[in-house]
Amino acid sequence: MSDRLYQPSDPAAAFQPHDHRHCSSAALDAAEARLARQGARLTPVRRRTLEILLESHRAMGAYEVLDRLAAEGFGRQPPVAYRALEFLVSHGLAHRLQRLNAFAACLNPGHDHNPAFLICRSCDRVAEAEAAPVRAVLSDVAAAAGFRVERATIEALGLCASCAAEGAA
Amino acid sequence: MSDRLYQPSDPAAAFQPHDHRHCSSAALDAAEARLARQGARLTPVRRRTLEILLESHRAMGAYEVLDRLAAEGFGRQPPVAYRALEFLVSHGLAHRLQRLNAFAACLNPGHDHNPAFLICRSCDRVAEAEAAPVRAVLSDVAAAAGFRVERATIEALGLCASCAAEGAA
DNA sequence: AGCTGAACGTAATGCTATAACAAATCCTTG
DNA sequence: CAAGGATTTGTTATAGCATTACGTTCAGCT
Ligand SMILES: [Zn+2]
Ligand SMILES: [Zn+2]
Ligand SMILES: [Zn+2]
Ligand SMILES: [Zn+2]
Repeated sequence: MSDRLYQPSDPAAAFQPHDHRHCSSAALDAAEARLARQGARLTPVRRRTLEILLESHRAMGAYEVLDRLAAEGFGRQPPVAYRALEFLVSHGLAHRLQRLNAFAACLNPGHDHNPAFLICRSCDRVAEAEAAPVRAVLSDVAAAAGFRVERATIEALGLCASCAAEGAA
Repeated sequence: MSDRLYQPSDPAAAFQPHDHRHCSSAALDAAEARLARQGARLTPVRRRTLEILLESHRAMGAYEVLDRLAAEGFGRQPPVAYRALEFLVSHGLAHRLQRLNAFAACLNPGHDHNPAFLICRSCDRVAEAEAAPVRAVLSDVAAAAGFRVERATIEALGLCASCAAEGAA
């Protein structure tokens, strides 16, 4: 197992112009590789759901995904979307954003992680940031109160560099 | 204005046996004082809503609060609860927990703050922890990606000291 | 008393999520 | 290949969370 130090391709990429075709196909490839290792199946609905999430760096609501799936011939009932999304999340291929009640594709699915999320309030794009140092401090603060942290939600709302440069308030 | 350094009474109190009567009446007093300063009105529905939240250290869903209010002669439609809760939150007397879609009374309403929340998965109690150091690290991590954090949600799920001592898994 | 804006109440609706069950599909194993 | 079991997909129905719209009441002021 060569699980080397986590090296995100570029946490800020989501906010900058980039070769998104490459960006998303790399994520899809990594996802397939990961599922192969896990012995889980990337069925058509699941694959399509992941592709839909990967089209943008935004988070999408389950019903938004569902509309897309239904339009493409898949089932049109909520569980169709929720099941696919739940599968992706539980296999580390997507993340759920609590603040938004929405889902975003994971851009580093090869690595097991619970990132901190950076959500731009102007362009709605979402990026993943290294959460380890944040979690460490949080665990310390909690430990001072005798509390043992098992999972933590860390989601930041603010302004990305591109939007700030464009003079968004 | 003697807004001295923030000195939480005891962040872990929520998880420990304590004089809750004093605990909640102090919070209510502080809330009244704060609203007086702000020139906002603590009407009967609002006051009762705060009292209901203060009865326990758990977070309550809006409909749970609404049931209580309705049973006591207030309106029985969702906006009644949502408006009161929204008022409390926006005036710093209660917090909203994103993970739980629920609300909890603030225990230090005298001080303007966005705490980190510690949510015990065993007893469901919620405590507020000092978030400043956590936010500082988060801001740094975000800044490295060119992102400016404006607001952050920090919610930890885990096990409180009391539950851990009782041998909860 | 009369005006005005805040607060309250209700009806209606929309959005998010899950439970329960039936049909189809995959996968193993004899 | 056939039989059987587990997984996946689909549907119906329902639960849970939240807001819009609109009319009425009430505190505070002139
Ligand atoms: Zn991209
Ligand atoms: Zn942006
Ligand atoms: Zn207490
Ligand atoms: Zn506990």
